[in-house]
Amino acid sequence: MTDDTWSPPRILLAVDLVILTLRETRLHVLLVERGIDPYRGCAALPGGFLNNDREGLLAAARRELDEEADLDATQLHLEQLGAYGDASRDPRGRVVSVTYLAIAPRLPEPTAGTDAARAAWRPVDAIVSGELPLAFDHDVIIADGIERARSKLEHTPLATAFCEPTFTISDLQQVYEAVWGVDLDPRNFYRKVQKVPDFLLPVDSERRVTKGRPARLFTAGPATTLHPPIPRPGHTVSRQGE
Amino acid sequence: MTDDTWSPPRILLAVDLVILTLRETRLHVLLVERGIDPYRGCAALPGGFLNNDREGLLAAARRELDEEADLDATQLHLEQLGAYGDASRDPRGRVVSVTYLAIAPRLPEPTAGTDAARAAWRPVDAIVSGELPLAFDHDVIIADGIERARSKLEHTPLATAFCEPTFTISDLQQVYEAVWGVDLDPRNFYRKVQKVPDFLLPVDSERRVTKGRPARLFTAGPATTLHPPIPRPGHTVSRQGE
DNA sequence: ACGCTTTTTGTCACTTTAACAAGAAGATAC
DNA sequence: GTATCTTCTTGTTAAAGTGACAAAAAGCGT
Repeated sequence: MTDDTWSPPRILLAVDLVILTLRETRLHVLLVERGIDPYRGCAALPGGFLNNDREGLLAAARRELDEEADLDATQLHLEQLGAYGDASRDPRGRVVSVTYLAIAPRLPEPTAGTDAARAAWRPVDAIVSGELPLAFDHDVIIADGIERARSKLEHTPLATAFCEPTFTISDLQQVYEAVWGVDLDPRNFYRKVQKVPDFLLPVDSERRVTKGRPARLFTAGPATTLHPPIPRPGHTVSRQGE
Repeated sequence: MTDDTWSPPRILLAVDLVILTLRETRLHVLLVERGIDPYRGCAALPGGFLNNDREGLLAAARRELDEEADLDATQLHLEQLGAYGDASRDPRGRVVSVTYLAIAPRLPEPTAGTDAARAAWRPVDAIVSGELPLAFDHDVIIADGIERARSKLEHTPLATAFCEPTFTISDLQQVYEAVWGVDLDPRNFYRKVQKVPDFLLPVDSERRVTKGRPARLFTAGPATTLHPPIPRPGHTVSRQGE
């Protein structure tokens, strides 16, 4: 079947990043404007090819995060999303893209004067609705990234990655509301998240003030999974009667 | 930074499969004995390189499933697990492996006389405990695959992929017990899975008989996620009192 | 018919949840 | 300085869900 002289095809390997953040209570993703063909001038995910054949995938993701978004990977949540390798996804030839999902706390506009100058935060609604066309299959990748984030909010402390090192419970609630696109009762949310062991650690004697009563501050605890989980509402629970 | 003549490195791209099934109430994974160096004679995941640069990743996974395991991909659950691309994982050079998780119903030993002859089902315990050494980083990949399956059992109808087209609720319970490594109460399990909308569809007027009372048969329903989920026990829920 | 096994239905104390009321702690207006 | 506004925090309560176990049902073998 496979004769001994056959040698497997060599592939171009790209790393692309879905970087999510919250801005004004809405979920945003970082996009760059492509400077070269194909899809020149089109919006696309930040990313690029491996630097050399010694660079690991995660290392490449961290490098792109720094180069294209001016973000420090050691401060962010960064996890692999998946590999996208349809034969026809890139007109230049066979490119397989390994994608990573990054979560960043509230951030200013990408710094001008850096390589990140071409980058801008875009509300995700505009992308999933198809208003803003994207290069390659990047719309699918973003949709997968959002779904990953939505799902992990239920069972992991991922929401804290959207927050500053210390945060209030209503900060956290805004994350859940923005990512899930729902409204939650602040009073039940307040107790529910605190009841999860090792999810939140209180930062004693610190309070943040805005308008109303000052709120307690918390830090992310050591939990890696939430027990019990924070269930996503509306997601059709059991109907009774009918 | 990147000068115009620079061209990105070309990479060897492999596809590897974690194929799980239940045999005698224990979880097994399909392994092959490597016929070539490196790791000749060592146990490894079935897999191989892309056939040509027109073959999609999923297509390659399906092909390997057929060639190396003699399994029909259209009958199986098959999903991407992840990309493994540490620079040092393959001594031959830079190989990035895109892995897939497949779930198969109870199956006979791999058919002799086919390309799958070198393949054999191995209990996963022997692998996670390190008794049975594996080629490359395949032990890590298997561990990730098992964890994926364990987790998806809670929130998706994945367990039905371990079963025949029609199955009883205690068949289903055996899947949960084997994959999670726990004991479940048959009576509570019986009602819990039936309460989840669209998880199980009863097959009327059919019953399977073994020893005791004949059991109702079911088919997998249209649900893609389970609401409410089937929670994994022991996983440290809230402690009260203390 | 009797006992054996497995499936299916019942029951009940207990916990968790959602919905809403109300109190607490500041800032601001008057 | 007191009233009012806002937001955070604690209480309360009816309803729903959960886990543990009893018991009935439906076959098979003797």
